[in-house]
Amino acid sequence: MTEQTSPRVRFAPSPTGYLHVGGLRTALYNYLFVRKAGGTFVLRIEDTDRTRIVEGAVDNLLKTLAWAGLNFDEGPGKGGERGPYVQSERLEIYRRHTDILLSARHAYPCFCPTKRLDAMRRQQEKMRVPPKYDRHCLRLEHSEVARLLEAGTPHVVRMKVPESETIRVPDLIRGNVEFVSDRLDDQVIVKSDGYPTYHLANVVDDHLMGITHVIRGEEWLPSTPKHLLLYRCFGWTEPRFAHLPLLLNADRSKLSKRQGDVAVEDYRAAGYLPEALVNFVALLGWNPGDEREIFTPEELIREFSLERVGKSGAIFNVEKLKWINQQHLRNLPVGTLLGKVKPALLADGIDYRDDEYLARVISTMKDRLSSVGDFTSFTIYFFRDPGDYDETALRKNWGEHSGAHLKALAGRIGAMDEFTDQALERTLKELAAELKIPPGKIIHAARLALSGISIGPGLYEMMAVLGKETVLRRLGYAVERLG
RNA sequence: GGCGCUAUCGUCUAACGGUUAGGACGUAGCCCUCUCAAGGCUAAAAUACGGGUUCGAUCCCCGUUAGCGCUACCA
Repeated sequence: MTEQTSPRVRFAPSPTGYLHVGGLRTALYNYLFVRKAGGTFVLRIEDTDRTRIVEGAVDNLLKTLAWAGLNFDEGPGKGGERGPYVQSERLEIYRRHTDILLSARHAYPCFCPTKRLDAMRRQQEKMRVPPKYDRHCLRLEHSEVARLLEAGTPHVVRMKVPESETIRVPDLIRGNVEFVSDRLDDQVIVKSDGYPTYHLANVVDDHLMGITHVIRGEEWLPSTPKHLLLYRCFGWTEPRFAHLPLLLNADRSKLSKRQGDVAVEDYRAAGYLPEALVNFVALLGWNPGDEREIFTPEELIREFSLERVGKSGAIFNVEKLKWINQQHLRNLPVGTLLGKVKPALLADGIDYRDDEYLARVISTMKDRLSSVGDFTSFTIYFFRDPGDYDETALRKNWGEHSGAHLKALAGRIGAMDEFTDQALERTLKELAAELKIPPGKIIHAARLALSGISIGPGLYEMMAVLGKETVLRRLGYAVERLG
């Protein structure tokens, strides 16, 4: 076996309207593998099912991949030597290759109407035998075939699967997997509308595009022997295969819509960082062999290897994603975070005053933030006076004398020159000592008055960020409202 | 039904025949403390089952069970 010096891989999604997180992981593993090896990453659009074309899907796919940072080297909009990279633009190529198979008798036209096939399948299911095409049209006389073709009879093309052969699929992740050819159906490779099915288009394109490693989801493993057969029919050397374990719903079924968000776009909209989503998804089926869990994209490229990809499916666990996102978030410089948070605030209709103020809010809240999407609700009191006070907090932290305490506090604060958290702490503690009460009494009431809720950063820090004017206004408002 | 894949804490996983089966998320408790979705510590929590092979099996083999995938003129 000759080792490829420069591998070429591809990600070949169908344009269904959005990028599935399972697709993201497949794309990611291809990307990591080939970037580490210094090879070429090809993007190919598999749009041979005309009934499922979704407008704008390719654009959206491109955008989403770019957001995730998975840049490809050849593909739609990018060009390359082996294009076109959209299957619907390669019909002539498939036609040529179908003719090759047809004349070598590795494939044959099939004129069976759907009605007949359905009836046959129902019958086979009733008889409890594996549903398989009965080769009715393979037994047609040549003259009859010619006549039907001549008459323009609608037909498909099927591949002729050899009998009693054991087909070994060497898989980089699963080892050798063996299939008996008798179990394989005479797969349709060209539909009656003239478009190829996945099996034909995929094999032809992978070969023509010089793909060396096919890294794809496990759902393709059962059809790989058919693909191998096609490579053989054409006399082509086959690529290496790596079938990735599936991403699962919480109930362990294949990850699907209906059970939560599966579109990468959803996570993007929810405010997750692309590098966090990528980090998380990388860990679903792969690990570095030690206990590190937080990786930048560059580190992932350095560490990744197919050898450390597992075999069993993994449930997509949003809780862990949140944690990973938080880790990435806190590693971000304030300036970078500012750029991400600003549009979110604006979209929520928040006037964030100015960048300098926002930067101060970010630095005090950074370590507690789990996603950019949560930023507004999490920091709202930095931008708006609290409307209502949290009821539980009110009951717990607002006492008979709280109003008087805050009034006194406001008096002291009003007299302060230097408005820093240290000075604020001193002021508040002095007041508490004079009133002969624990500082906590004032602190809790003040927190409630200033933020309306009972969670947040340290009170002194919070006051310093809010500024004297705001603090006094809110204290006064609380005294007035709550007595 | 047939074919295939898979099987370690609830979840993601480590342990490439010898470990008190490790880590992380989540959960619970404690600590810090003015609160918390922050930080620190601790705890509960797993080798699906049955046979082999071996001095010794999470690990290798066989079977069972379970889950999933495929079984389209979808990919």
